[in-house]
Amino acid sequence: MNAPQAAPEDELDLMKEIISLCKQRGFIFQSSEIYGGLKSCYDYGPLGAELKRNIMNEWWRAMVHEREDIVGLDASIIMHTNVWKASGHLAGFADPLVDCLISKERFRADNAPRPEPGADLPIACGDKGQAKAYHKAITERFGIELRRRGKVLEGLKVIDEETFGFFADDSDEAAETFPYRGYVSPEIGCPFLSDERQFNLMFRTSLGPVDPVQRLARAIEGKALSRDEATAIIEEKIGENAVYLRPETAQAMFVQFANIQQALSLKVPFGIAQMGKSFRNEITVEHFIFRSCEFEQMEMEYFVEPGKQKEALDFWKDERLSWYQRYANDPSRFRLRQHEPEELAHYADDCYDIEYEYPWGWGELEGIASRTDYDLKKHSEHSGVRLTYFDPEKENPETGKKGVHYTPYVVEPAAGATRTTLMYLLDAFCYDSPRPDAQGKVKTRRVLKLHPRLAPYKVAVLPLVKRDGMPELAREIVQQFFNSGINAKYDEQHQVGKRYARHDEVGTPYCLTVDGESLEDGTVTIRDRDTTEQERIKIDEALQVVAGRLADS
RNA sequence: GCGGGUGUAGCUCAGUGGUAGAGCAUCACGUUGCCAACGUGAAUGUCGAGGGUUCAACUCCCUUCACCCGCUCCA
Repeated sequence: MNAPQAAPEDELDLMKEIISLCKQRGFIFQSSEIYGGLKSCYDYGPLGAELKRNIMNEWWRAMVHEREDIVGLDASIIMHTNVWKASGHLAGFADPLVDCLISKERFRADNAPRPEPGADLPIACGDKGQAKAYHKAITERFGIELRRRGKVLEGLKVIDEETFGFFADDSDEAAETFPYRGYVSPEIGCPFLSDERQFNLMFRTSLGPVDPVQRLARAIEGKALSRDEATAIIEEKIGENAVYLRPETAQAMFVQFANIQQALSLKVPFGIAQMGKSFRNEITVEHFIFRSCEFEQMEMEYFVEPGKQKEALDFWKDERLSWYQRYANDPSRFRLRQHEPEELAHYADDCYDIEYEYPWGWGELEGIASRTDYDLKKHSEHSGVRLTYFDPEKENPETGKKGVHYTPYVVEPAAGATRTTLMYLLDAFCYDSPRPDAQGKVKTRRVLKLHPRLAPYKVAVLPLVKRDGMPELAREIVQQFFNSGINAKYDEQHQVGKRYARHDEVGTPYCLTVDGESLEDGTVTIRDRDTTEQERIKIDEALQVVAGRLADS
């Protein structure tokens, strides 16, 4: 008897398995692979396109079709640049980032500790070995010998706002001075830092047929410019027709709030939902499709009367959590996490994350934020257009009469469709318990236990052998499924056992097999992916049986 | 961006300074006909890319691209 194929030892192997399966079976390929690939970009192959689409369709069904109070939107990815000025993305997403020259740590300058003039600047290393290495690095690079006391390096002190210095023992005179940036690296408290670099997380491009580089070249031609002067001119010229790819889908729903509310005569509370691509120049991309620069979102803005946001937030956090669990095999890998007050974005008064326990730990799937009236007010200010709701029933506190204008508060469940796709792949992937096959060998079955509604193919129709009229009958059956809008797959390659195995691996929940008996009495077998059990049903009823099981699942 | 690892057939991986290997997958023929079957035969490679050292580089050196694992980003 052969030893069973080893199942993944740990969770990190699971990611490798998933990535490998995705490529092998046509779920997800690296973008531009034949050219060496492109960082963080991925293409969804035939199966992946189906899976992602099914997930997004289920979201749309739950959020838009099945609710009277929510409507859909499909907005342009490129929007007026003022949208991003109003939303704060142009300023807020341009974080000044700095690298510590000694520890190589990268951090945001605006969050770093700021020792005042007169303060000592001890460099606190992780351990003695590190202290030794950093000590050496500083000596080599800056020509000063700091005092090493355990894992702390001493001798530096802030002199004034713009200078720090090295002070030898018992000396009030600085032996050496350096320009001070006003802050130190958070991890070790080091003042030796790289230049601040602006990381604009938005993708900038230009709208219009004239290449901005030409105008730019003309503007700086023949001029001797300092770096700051050149930057200012370039910013101005590029800015003239600069546009941005949206970093989130949400803003269009605020910007079109009034149009949609009026066109559909919507009464608060109501929601606007949108799915689509968003783009962010992430500092680091990681974990396959988990964090990528181009990604897909499913967002909904729910507008409520001021004061009722808490109630709405409570509703949506539970509703959204249960939506994820509905399609998952292991509901225990999800959790809700409320943000700490200091963690909240400036526009939010409360926020929950729905997190999933990925192989590398808990990570976010969706954020459900109570965004107050921040966005509508900001867009109203910047555009000069009133973005309020008139409630004819509510009493105006000033006049005492019925009818009042107010700016609604917003609760926003914002989900990552790309991440959700990865999450359901992880949730579905498993090795079935080993069992002996017909030859007595022990085989471990690799199965994607995808929820039937998410599975790329709902049913595979297989002729047992490629003759005696079985292929023809099988094709007729497939056609019936197509006519009913159920994605079926005809498959006649290889021996039937191999076809079962391949369909298990891509998550096809049911296989219908046409055999000799089918031709005699009009029956086929239906095989269940998870149990591998088969039962015989009438061909005439096959469509109903499958449709019924899909509806019940 | 920094550190660590990886890159060889469609896939999973061996490999050595001297003519590129295995298993699986693929194709053909035969036997078979319900869970990755067996036999026989065939095809398959810019050894991630670009330079350098060498009589000779998949192997050693440099550069670069991509992926994976850690630091920061919150869909």
